[in-house]
Amino acid sequence: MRAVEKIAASLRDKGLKLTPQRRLIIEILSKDRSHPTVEDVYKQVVEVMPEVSRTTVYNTIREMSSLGEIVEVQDLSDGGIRYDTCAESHHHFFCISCRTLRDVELKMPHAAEFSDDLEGCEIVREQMTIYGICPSCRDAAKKAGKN
Amino acid sequence: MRAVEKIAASLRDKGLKLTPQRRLIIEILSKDRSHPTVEDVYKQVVEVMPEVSRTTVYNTIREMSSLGEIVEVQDLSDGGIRYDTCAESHHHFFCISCRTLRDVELKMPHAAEFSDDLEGCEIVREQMTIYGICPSCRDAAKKAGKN
DNA sequence: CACTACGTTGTAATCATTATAAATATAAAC
DNA sequence: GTTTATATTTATAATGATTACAACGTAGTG
Repeated sequence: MRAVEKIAASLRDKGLKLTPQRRLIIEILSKDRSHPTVEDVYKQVVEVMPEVSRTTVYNTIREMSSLGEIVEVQDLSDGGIRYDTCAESHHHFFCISCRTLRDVELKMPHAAEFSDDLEGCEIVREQMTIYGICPSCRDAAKKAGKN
Repeated sequence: MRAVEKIAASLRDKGLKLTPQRRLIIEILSKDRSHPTVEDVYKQVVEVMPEVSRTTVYNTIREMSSLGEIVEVQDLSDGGIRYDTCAESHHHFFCISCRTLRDVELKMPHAAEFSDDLEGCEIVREQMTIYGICPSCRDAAKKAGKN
């Protein structure tokens, strides 16, 4: 539960309080590697604390997002913004067929090395999203194509 | 107006019709490099053809998107999904302070060269989004920080 | 001129998100 | 351990983006 402590400390730094609701939301977010929407998180929250409101989940996630503790990931326009704890920087592969998003580890040099357009910019984060067809969808398409 | 012709051809291939409304929407989208939302496009459309409905703009953009002629770009959670004609592949810089998105040219090797996680995937597109603070916001912050 | 298929329009419905205001819980000071 | 000031939660209502739907329009075919 390292991540939770880190985020809790960050909250305190800003004079914000660590309530049971927030603690739970943070725990869920840092365990869930599936890039959940707010609604996904809410569903998990109410399993443990049924009386928590959606608003609290929205507020908490928004606050942590503005604190930089979690990040929004590419919206796939399937119901809501998705979030990701950014503990370790990583990138994403999105299958345009089954519409799933999965993590990809890329040992890649920094973008600034490949561009003059970033002169004078302070770079905080780099996020690559690779779009394509995952192996299982590809196999399915191949099979279907044999008709 | 090369892009318009290309998209028009793509429509015909699928048995879809090139109506005046669609032509206009395509023209506007391929000229506008500001990653407009549907609403942005709609506003430009009605300046030329005031009777066009939002629904048509939504439908057309959705169709072109599923045709792969335009792509959604990273949602900044400021009102709506943003679109981009993908004529030339390019990447984005997003200023987390002024919340603007601008194009960046990156002469970068393909992601697949840096990862084993993409084994068996058919890659269609790679989209890098760089988050940070643009030069003008940075200067503004520096000035403000002198107090 | 009908027939057919696709497009468009306007309206209503849906879904995600944010605003508001009253009630409550928290951390720190006493 | 109260008290106090402030932050937080809650429920509800409002907003904004997007989609569903049904009626009307258009173009091409026989």
